[in-house]
Amino acid sequence: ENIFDRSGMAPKTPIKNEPVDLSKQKGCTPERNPITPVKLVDRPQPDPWTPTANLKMLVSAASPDMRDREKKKELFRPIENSEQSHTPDLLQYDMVDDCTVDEFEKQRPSRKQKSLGLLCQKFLARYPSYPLSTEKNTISLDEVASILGVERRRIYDIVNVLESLHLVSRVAKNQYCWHGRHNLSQTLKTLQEAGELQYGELMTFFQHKEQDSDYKFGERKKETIPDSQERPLLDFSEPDCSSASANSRKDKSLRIMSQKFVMLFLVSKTKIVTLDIAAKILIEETQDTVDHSKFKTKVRRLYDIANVLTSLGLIKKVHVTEERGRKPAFKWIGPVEFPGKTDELRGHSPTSDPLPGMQRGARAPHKICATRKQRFTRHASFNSTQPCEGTRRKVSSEPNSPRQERQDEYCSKMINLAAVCRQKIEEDTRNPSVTSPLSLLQVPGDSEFCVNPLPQAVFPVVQADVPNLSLPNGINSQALHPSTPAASQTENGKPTLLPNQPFLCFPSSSLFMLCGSLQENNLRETLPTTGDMGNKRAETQATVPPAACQKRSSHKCASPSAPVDDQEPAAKKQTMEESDVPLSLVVPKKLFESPKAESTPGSGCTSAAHLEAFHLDLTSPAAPEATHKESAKPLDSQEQEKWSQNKDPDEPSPGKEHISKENANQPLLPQYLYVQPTAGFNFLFSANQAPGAISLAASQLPSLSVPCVVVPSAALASFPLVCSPTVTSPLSPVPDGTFSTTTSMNFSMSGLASTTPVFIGTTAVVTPKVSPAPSADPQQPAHPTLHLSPVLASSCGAVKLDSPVCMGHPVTLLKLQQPLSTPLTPKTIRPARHEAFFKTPGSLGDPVAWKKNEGNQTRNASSVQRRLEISSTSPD
DNA sequence: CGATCCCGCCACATT
DNA sequence: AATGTGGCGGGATCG
Repeated sequence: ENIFDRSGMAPKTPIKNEPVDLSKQKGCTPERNPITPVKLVDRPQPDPWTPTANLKMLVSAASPDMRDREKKKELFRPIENSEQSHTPDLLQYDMVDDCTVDEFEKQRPSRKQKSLGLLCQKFLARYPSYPLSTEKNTISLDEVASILGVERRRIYDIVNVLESLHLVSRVAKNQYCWHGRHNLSQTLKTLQEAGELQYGELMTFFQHKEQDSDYKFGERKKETIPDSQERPLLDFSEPDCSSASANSRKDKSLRIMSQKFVMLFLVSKTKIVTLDIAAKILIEETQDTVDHSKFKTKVRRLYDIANVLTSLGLIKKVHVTEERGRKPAFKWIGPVEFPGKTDELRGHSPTSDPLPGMQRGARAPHKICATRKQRFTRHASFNSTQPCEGTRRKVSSEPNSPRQERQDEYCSKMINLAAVCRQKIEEDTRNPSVTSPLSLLQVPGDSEFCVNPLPQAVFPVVQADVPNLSLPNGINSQALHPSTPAASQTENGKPTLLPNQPFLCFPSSSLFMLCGSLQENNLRETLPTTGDMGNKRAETQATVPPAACQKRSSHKCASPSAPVDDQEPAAKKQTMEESDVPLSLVVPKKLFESPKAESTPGSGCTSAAHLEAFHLDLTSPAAPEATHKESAKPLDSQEQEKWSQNKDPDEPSPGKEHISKENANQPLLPQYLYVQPTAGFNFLFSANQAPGAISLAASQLPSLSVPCVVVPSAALASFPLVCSPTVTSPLSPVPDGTFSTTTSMNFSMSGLASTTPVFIGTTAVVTPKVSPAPSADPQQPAHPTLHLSPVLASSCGAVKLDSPVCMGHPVTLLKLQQPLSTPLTPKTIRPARHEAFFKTPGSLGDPVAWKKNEGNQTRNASSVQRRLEISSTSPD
């Protein structure tokens, strides 16, 4: 056994440490004996696993006892000690067990022995880094906890972090599925991309700051920055964590935090992140305000996360000496480059699929596991904003020294900037009814991060009032990207797409959108076509009914590994990897921040579908063109068309796939939707639109989640909706004015009437009443699939979440009750938001969550959603 | 004394 | 109501 173990274990040193530590720790204690440290070996061990496992087993075995004792504590201790010393007395019950007594000694030990890091090592030692796909590694929390001899609570700490990296996924209650590191690089890549968007500037800033002590940089920023005025908003703004926390539960904040923390490293040039900076950045609220306690708590959590990451060999503790002094920091020692890792994903994934849906939330593990598709996730955290705590607290900042303060200020400002983007949105939202609009996208594989959901707000609906953007565009754009690499692109005038990045940021707050093509590595698997999909296709697309398309996509999703897909993948991989950016979304940063997404196979698909739908709907002939222009990488029209073909769900023909491949090859074209607030509501559309696109989308989509559009009831009346099929270039973004260029669609939803908000599914357009989009697709109508996504209106009650729609459902519209009409109280506001929005299936969850936020939380909904998602996979 | 961070209470979610 | 999750922060321990 030993031999066996060693080989396996070797990698991790942990074990080794244990013994050592023990001895050390003991210092205090009894000197007596050297306890043999390791007696572990002796007994037990039933554990087949690794050698270490054995040790662990031992430990664990002991530990339980230990625990009890501890509880009794002192009483025992003495005993223990004595025992340790040598007597195996019977006295101790436990003792009897074995020599382990000695182990007890260990116990005493210092905390180190009990450290989360060590525990994590033990935990990790139990599972292979690269499990075979076939083997199913389920993890029972209770079991592990008892084995490792710790309370379950600790296991949650570990698992939550691991989950954030997709090393495990929650399958069911008390059950997690071990995926190993197969997708780690992909996950990291995704995080890096997401991080670039979210924190690129910040990190740059900080880094500079560090290096250049001068504040100039900071000042500069300041100038640019809007300043904290927004603070109020800020509170709300909190993206993920904070908001979440504030609002409702923070669910999963640890997970989110973990991802963000990792993003920081990946974005950092030096790969070194100090705890304080990380804490500041992670506190969404603007820093300024950060109160000490909050900061402290954040740091504590970071230690927890850092311990796990350290155990994973991704980071190591270091110290950074700055002007002020030495500060604790962590250095990333994990992989830095993520070449087209996507391949990996595929590779391993085929069968296993490990990561499929990570979502914890998803309760339907099975499917997930099986399918893997996941790519989307949503995250619970979507929180949107919520005032709550934040507001109250506000802040008292307390810097230590004047200097620090300054720096802090800068930092905070920087942060604020980042926040600003988000906030912008919020601002808009601010008006009560609106919320931030976020959109998310997901990226393939890991999409969790990527996506971001926006909170329910996904589509912000807006109230008429809001229209204006609160933020100045210029600011945003500048501020955000300034130094970042990514930024460079932007500067060019092009959209901000980064080559690698999937997302785009738009400056203006109010809009958003997203887009389209996603391709992604991950996607490829699933969707061959994905990538870029033709946007144009609107005309053509009609051919396939969305539903069908969707289904198809779903299928793929389900079996990513499917042979068919395979073909494409290869091709895609090649091309895609590099260039692509699969998705482009535009999101307010904030949105991104909350990266959580869960991936459920279904959801992914659905979302994609939705997107497509949007495209379709929106798309107007013109749009496509626009998109092309805008997007740096236009898709080939041909391809697009092809896509349209693909749409056919029915036809699985390889040919299509091929096509898709081709598409894949092409860079992505980002498609965006832009919505303008002005109208009173915002719409999001994907640029692509053609129906055909849809099909594509479906496949691709998976990665994307598209939301639906929501229209404010009031707005509806007039409805001038604008859709800009055209893509807005990120940078160019959308100017408000731009729409004009874009094609605008007008919907008339008379029926809907003002109060009722309408949701439109991606698919087609939507409203029944609505006049379909302009010329765009005649066909569509036919196929039209509007799906309404389920909407959730909380208050409204229109609930239709249920409908899984995505998959094949035709469109459904929902009307919401008028939530809007209701006055807004703060509380009410939220609801309103919800009401206002639609979400795509994927999004749905979020929304729900949001609702919860308010007060009640209804996770239920979320769970429901999740379920739905899952189910959706198989569309019906 | 500051850095770490264990421990477990307790709120909220889910069953 | 029971049980699962997990935020959170007091306060112990480390260095």
